[in-house]
Amino acid sequence: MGFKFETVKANRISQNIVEQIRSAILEGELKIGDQLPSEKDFARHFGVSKSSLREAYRVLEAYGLLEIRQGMSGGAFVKKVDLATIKDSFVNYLFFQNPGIREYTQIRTFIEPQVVKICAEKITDQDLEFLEDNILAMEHEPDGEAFMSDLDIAFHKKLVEIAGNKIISLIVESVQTALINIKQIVHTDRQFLTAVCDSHTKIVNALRDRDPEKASQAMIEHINEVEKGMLASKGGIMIITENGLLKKEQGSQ
Amino acid sequence: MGFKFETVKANRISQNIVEQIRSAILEGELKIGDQLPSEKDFARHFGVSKSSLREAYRVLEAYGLLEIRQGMSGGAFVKKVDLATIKDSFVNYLFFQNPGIREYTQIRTFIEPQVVKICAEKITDQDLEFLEDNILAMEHEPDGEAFMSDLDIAFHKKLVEIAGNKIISLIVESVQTALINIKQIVHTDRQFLTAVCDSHTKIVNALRDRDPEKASQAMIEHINEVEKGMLASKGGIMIITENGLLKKEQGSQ
DNA sequence: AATATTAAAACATCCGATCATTTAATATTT
DNA sequence: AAATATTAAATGATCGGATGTTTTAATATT
Repeated sequence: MGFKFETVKANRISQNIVEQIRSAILEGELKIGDQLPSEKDFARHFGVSKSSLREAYRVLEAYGLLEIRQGMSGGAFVKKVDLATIKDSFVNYLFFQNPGIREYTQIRTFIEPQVVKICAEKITDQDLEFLEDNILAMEHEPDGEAFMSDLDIAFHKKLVEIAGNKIISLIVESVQTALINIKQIVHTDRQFLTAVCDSHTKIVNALRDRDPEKASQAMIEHINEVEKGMLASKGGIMIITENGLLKKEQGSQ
Repeated sequence: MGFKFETVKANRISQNIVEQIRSAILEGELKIGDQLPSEKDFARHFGVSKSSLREAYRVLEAYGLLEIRQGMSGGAFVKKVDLATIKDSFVNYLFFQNPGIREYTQIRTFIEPQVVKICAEKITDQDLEFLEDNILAMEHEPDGEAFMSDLDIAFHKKLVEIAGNKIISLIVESVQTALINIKQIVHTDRQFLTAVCDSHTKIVNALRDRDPEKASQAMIEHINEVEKGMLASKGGIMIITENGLLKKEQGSQ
């Protein structure tokens, strides 16, 4: 009989409670802001010890589904899972998968050129202003010290926001976060920064013209350019070391 | 002074420990399979109570970073975060974002057509055989009872695996899982199933010819077709209700 | 009315006891 | 000697209660 039985893990009390509460949330019984009973009351309700219930609350908090507050009108409250939670999850997962820079670039080239195509049709003058300001800020970044990444992230984040697809926003931001957190590569040399500003400008120009194809092309070139910069140590790449310091790695030239 | 201070949440002991251990893993100090000290020992080492350390272990387990086993040679072991963990995270997050079907389709049309382009260049005869078997199995699915989704998921999963980008695999599978778990739409009518088999066949044929453009086109048509099927209740869509039963929702015609 | 104090609710932490599970070591049987 | 059964030890799981800390509501004071 070609049957496979999976090992049944002993039901842990806390896990059982976690699943019950998570289901209640995902099925709409519990709404954002709803308060769950206090540890003492809920433990009694489930007929378990306080510690077991506490562990369940901790796990649900780790999932981002609960917020737990101390104090008089404190307690456990249902919370909208925030982006940071899933970003962390992304980082945790991809850390072990350890994809190459090439894989990060590839997913970006799959998504972002198409994102700007949509942007070209939906973008408002206000959005354009935001993007222009972003580029200006990047151009005036002081050398070395500052990290381009914050402004760069903001630029791409704005674009996916304009495109208006919540799933795509999630993905683009998560991929970017994982890239930075895991590969820990941050460019700081002026030459590279200028190149980024230039390609950002090209993208914005295409968007101002409401030209989807031109915007898409500019984005493709931009991503490939950035990849090249990331792969080549030549020119100087700053790597964040374990103890938080910066190390300049010289290319083999 | 245009400064914004974020509220500092009181450092919880368990959270502090969680961060320390997570950092140790993400910085490579702890490797997969490494065993952490027993609750008793580690609690003493940190100078905290056993319960605080237990809560930290629970959270890390929730992150998918630890596996905790009971028994004589049990304990806490560093584990590779598995796909299920991040899929759950995806579901939790997207449940609250609640994107429309359209958004799910859009991200698929951004990624999967390009995935099959790559497949067309890398696919092996063995892969083709797998995909053909998958289609055959789907064609022979009994009516009603069976869910197309398992085989459908397997089909698309195989494709992204062939493409060989771990990030894209993660994304495609997570999006699919979220779609099924949150929108809870599963097609069971024979007509729809046949249509899916047909478009899958078209894709495989294009892949057998190693024709990227044809494969991409077939995939685009397939995704749009599926979307149409999902949006139109006409023809019968099965919806899993809260209590696990199936409800047939008739379209407004 | 503003401020300071007090009280209460709820989580945070700690402790230690007991139960359950798993595996290693040992004893027994064949 | 090998297979099997028993026992023991390590470790997590659960429990319950004691105490500390934080936050807010209620009260008292100025």
